[in-house]
This record gives sequence, structure tokens and C-alpha cells, in this order.
Amino acid sequence: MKPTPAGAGPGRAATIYEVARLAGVSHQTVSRYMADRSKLKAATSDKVERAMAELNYTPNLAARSLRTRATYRLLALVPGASPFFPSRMLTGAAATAQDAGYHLDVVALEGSGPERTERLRRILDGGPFAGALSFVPLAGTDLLQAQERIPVVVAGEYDDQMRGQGRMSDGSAAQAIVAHLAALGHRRIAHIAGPQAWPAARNRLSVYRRAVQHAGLEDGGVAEAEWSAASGYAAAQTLIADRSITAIFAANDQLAIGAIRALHEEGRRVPDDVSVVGWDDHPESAFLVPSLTTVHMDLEAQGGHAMKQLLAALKPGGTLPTEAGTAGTRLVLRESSGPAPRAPRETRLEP
Amino acid sequence: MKPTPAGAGPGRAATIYEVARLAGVSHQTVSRYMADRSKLKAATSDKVERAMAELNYTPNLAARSLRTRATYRLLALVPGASPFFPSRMLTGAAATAQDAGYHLDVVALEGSGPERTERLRRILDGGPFAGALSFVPLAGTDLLQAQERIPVVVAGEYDDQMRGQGRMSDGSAAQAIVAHLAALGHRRIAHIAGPQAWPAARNRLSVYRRAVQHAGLEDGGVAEAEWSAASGYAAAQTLIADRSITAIFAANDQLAIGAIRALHEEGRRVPDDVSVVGWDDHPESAFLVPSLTTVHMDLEAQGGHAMKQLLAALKPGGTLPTEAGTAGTRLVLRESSGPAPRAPRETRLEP
DNA sequence: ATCCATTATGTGATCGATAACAAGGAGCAG
DNA sequence: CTGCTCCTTGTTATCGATCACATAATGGAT
Repeated sequence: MKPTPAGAGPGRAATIYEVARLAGVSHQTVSRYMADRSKLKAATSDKVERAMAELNYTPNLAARSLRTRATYRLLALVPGASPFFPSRMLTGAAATAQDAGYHLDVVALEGSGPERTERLRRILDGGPFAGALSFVPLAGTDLLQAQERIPVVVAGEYDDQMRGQGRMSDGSAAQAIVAHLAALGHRRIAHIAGPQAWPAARNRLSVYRRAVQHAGLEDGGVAEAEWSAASGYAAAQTLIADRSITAIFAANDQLAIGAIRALHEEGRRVPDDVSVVGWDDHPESAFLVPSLTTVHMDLEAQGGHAMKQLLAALKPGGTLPTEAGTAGTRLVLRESSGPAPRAPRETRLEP
Repeated sequence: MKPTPAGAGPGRAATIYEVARLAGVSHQTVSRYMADRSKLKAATSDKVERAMAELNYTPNLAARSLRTRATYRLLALVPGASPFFPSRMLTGAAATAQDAGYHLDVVALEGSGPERTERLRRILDGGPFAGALSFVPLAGTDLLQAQERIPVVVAGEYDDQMRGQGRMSDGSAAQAIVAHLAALGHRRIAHIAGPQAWPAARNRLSVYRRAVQHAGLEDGGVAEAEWSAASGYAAAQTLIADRSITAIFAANDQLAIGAIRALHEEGRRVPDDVSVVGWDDHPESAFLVPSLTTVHMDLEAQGGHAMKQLLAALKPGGTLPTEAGTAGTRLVLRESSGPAPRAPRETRLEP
């Protein structure tokens, strides 16, 4: 209704001085109102509140940041190379950051070793960030270099430490997968692991190994791969040379897709000859032919959780939240897993 | 005098005053050096340059922004609901923004109508953004409200205006798809369109219509869907009730996956009975069974291009780049498309 | 050599917030 | 009623950059 609300210019945002004048107090009182309104008398607080509302005041972050040396910008490092980085994780993290009054700046970190370190250094120099959340595994030197400046949380690292503990962790789902395959009569299974630089990949591999042993199955081999379907395809080609393997556990859905393709080209049917299970439950996975048995993840929540860890680390008394962030994972049974073919060689149980 | 050696402290960044003192000039000269070094004498410029290098100076953006009222933050609006928003587009845009000295803040815009408008308003009020790049279609009111404050570019809108013009645009690839199907003997084809709020979806639909007519084919129907596989599945169920349709052109790969699933469940083979083509060429699409005929897109480049448009609009004389940003699209032929079954009804050419 | 139009550099004020310190008032014991 | 806290509010300085204006240096033309 009014282009110029009583004191504020047309486009120009109101300042604390204008709010102060309208409220009949000093600018510092307005500043205090924002910092901790409980320290003001109720009457004063009300006056300020009304004035702010009338002028539609919003603080100038540049000015505040200049004075306090605090910055409200966080850095999100996402993989540049991996095209299917789950953007939901990012949006979950961004939403959490925004709710806490921070801005999240996205940077794709790609390339390898030294050039990546250099890029990281340039970014960190470029502007002061309050902290960084990395969805990319950071090598030791990168991480140290970054951390000596600001708090850095690498998504998944924390869960990594909690590896396989209880139902909150990735681990229990991996265990459920192996148990599922064992129940279907599979005796010899293989694993296509993700890049071991990634915590999630290490976690899944380690739980796979333990679960196989625990269930008394034979480990038909582990092939390390990138996260891509192409890489899963190549890894599977190697693994399935061993015809006694009747099930493959892939560390994510893309790898599983690649594995199914490799099996298809060898003329082996899924799941009749070989079962394949994935991980992540991409929205398409239910519609593939065959549809994919996989582990459902709430990626958005995981992104939000990682951000909460970072926010906690930013506070002076910074302690990390104690619960792991992978709650909500669950095994989803679909067509790509089925009974082991014929009579599985039950006699070959001794090592 | 201060605990910081030689002007620059360990944590504390150097200021123009420190640079000025070291260079033996005034702070304003240092400021001018950054603004336009050509206006300084070569000797002065050198001194400043050396001092900056020695102190490892980086400007304090908060201070600059406070004085100039300019802000170096851009807003990226990404869909919150659509989990498979191509994050490469985002990283492409982010990289371009960073090269230009801007920071890109990611916000997921989800929900519908009024609540979304409210959220957008809150974000825009939250802090001054220099501009916004939206990967989400914005409704008229949202857009107007946003644009009265800052320049807004909606990715794809521009290409939308250039619809189907020349080989740079989405259009030619859609035309190539239809021509490809016609060459395989298909006479009656259908289209699963994306949400018509999205420029890319409108574009593909409109070119589909034109190309079908131009190739003298019959339009077997258009079903509008969301971008998801689930939605493609539902849409295809409707379309394939018409058994005379021998090919489906889906507006993206997820839709195509859903369509293939629907056909599979009806006992119809791909491509023997029905051909299916997608769009986007996700990295997995080559490994599906059957692998997907699709249109390859350089999403990263498209994201970068959209950002360039925004950056151009930010400059005072702001004009948009003249070329469309979809160069690099190309048809990729794979297993999901093949010859029309048996003798296509060649006699039914008249309407 | 002198003067003037440029060009190059320096000085002080300013952006909008918080920090540091000072000062006015209320409440209460003596 | 005095004097002393404690609580609330006001005044002035400051963060690090640019802007506006003043001044010094430069280069021709006279």
C-alpha cells in the first residue's frame, strides 16, 4: 500500500536507526532487542517490535558481519564428477542451514589430488566461511588444511565411526540384506563396493564382510568400483566369471543396474540365475525390469542431519549430536532377488 | 602494537590499510587498484601488487558490500519435490557464478501455490540477493513478485522463446527423434509429456506435435505426467490401451523407464512390439535392459549457460546472450527403439 | 618559464551493525 | 533518607571497504 513506509526510502531497507527513531529509543536498544529481547523492559521491547514491523525491518547482514567478524555462510562441497550425487541430501542440508540463519554456498569439488587441493584452498581463501559440509570424501591433507581454518563435517564420517552399531546405522540394513539372501538359499555371494574413500562405501563393505561370516556364507569376492553403472558393469563382469556365485550385493542402485546389465549380456537371468540387490532406493528402482531389491534411505534427512552436526560444531561449546543419522533405512524387497537356483550346494559348507 | 606480525595476523585477514602501509601509498590507492588498476601509474600499481601478494590480501566482502550496497549472493531455486533434479546443472551454474565472484545459495522450493509463494517471499526478504536463478518453473505472481526486486532467470525459459529454432535448441533433437521413429516404420506414436509448467516440457511437447505432423505420422495421444518413473508408468498404461501405437516418446528418461515397465507388465516387448525413447541420457540409461534410446544433454553446460544469462542481466546494460544454451544435444540410439512390428499399416495414411 | 587542463594520489566521511563504556533509575538494606 | 547494587538504556568508537572532494604531480601549449 505504501511505497515508502514512514521513514524508510523506497527501495532502501530500514536501518536500526530508523527503527530506533520510530520507537523512540536508541539504536543500541534495537540492537539489543535482536540479540536478546529478554534483557529489555517489556514496554521497550513492544515499542521496538512494533516499529520493526511497521518498517518491515530486516538486519543488514553485511554490516553485522563486518562488525562481528562472524559470517553466516557455509560451504557445501559436492562431487563434481559423480553426476548422480543425490541432490536431496543437499536440499535437506540447505533447508536446515537456512532455518538456522545460515546461507549455504555450493561448490563442486572435482579433479584429483593436487589440483583439487589447490581449488579447495582458493575457495577457502575466497571468502570467510563459518564452516563446511562436505559430501565428498576429503583426503587427509585437504581435510587438515581446511580444518585448521574452520569446522568441517564430512557427511558419513561420523556414521563411519559408529560402524554397524545398532539399528540406527547403515550397518543393520546391510546385515538384513545378507540375511535375506541367506534365507533365500544363497550360499556364495559377492559384493560390488563403492570407492573406499567414501565412508558409506567402507561402511557397507565392512558390514558385508561381517554379515557374510556371521551368516556362515562364502564370500565370493569383492570388487571395488566407482559409484556409476558403468563401473558396476565392469566389476560384475569380473565377479560373475565365478559361476558358483548366486547373488550380488551392490553398494548402490547404479552399481546394481550395471551388474544386471552384465548378467544379461552373459545370458544369465535375474533373479532366476543370480539375485542382485542395490542400495539407496532411487525412485526409478521400483520400475526397472526387474525391479530392484534395495535399501531405502531418507537422503533428505541425512543431509539435514549432517548439517545439524556442522551447526553444532559451530557453536562455542560445540559437541556433536550423539545419534547417528541413518535412521529410516529399510530393506525393500522386489523382483531382483529370489531363491537361489536349484539345490544350492549345501554340502560345501566347510572352508 | 598488535599481536599480529608484519600487519597480517595468523587468523586475521589483511586490510587495505595494511596493504597501503606496506606499499607506501594511501588506502584509497589500494582500493583503486582493485577497481581499475589501469588508472594507476605502473610503479604504484606494482608496489600495491607486491604488497597484496606479500600479505596474501583478500578483500572483505562484507565491508565492500556494506558500502556499495551491492551484494554478491545469488539464489538458486531447485525443486524440492523432484528428487532427480539434475545436480550437474546446479554445479555447472555454481561454477560459473564463482568464477564471476558471486556466491550461490541453494534453496529448495517445494510445496504448492500460496505456501510456496510465502516461502519465496521469506527467502527474498531474508537477505539481499543480487539475483536468482530458478530451476523450478515460477508461477506468474511469484515471478512478478520476485522480479520487482531482483533479476530472475528461469532456466529454460529463454530457450522456450526460441522454441525449435535451429540446431542449437532442444527442438531439433525432438525432431530427430520423431524422424528416427518414422524411418523405423512407425506410423502412430504417442508422447508422455512432462509437467507443462516446465519450459522444457512445453518445448518438447510442442516440437513433438510439429514433428509428427511434418513427418506425416499419426499422433496417438499425449499424456501429461510428472517427471517421475511412477508418473510415466501411469501415463503409459493409459496410452498403450491403444494397441495401434508402436512407439512412445517420453519427455525424460525416468518417464521412459516407467513406460517400459508398464509395457512389460502388459506382456509387450520393447522394442519388438513397442519402441520407447527417452530424453536426458542419464548415465545409467546405457545399462538398462533394454538400454535406452535417448537424447544426450550437457546438463552442466546448460546450468552454466543459465547462470551466464543471469550474470548478464545483473550488469547495468544487461542484455541476454543471444545464443540458446542447448547446444550439444544429440540423439543416442540404443536398444529400446527398433523397427515397427510386422508390416506397419501403411495403408492408413489418410486421416 | 608559466599556466592550465589532466591525471594521479591523499584525506576525511560514510555504509549499518555491534562493542565498550557511561549514565540514569529502580529496589533495598541500614 | 542515604548509599549501594543491579538492571536498563544511551553515547561514542569501530569493523573494512568505497565515495566525494581536495590536493599534488604531470604534460603540453603558449
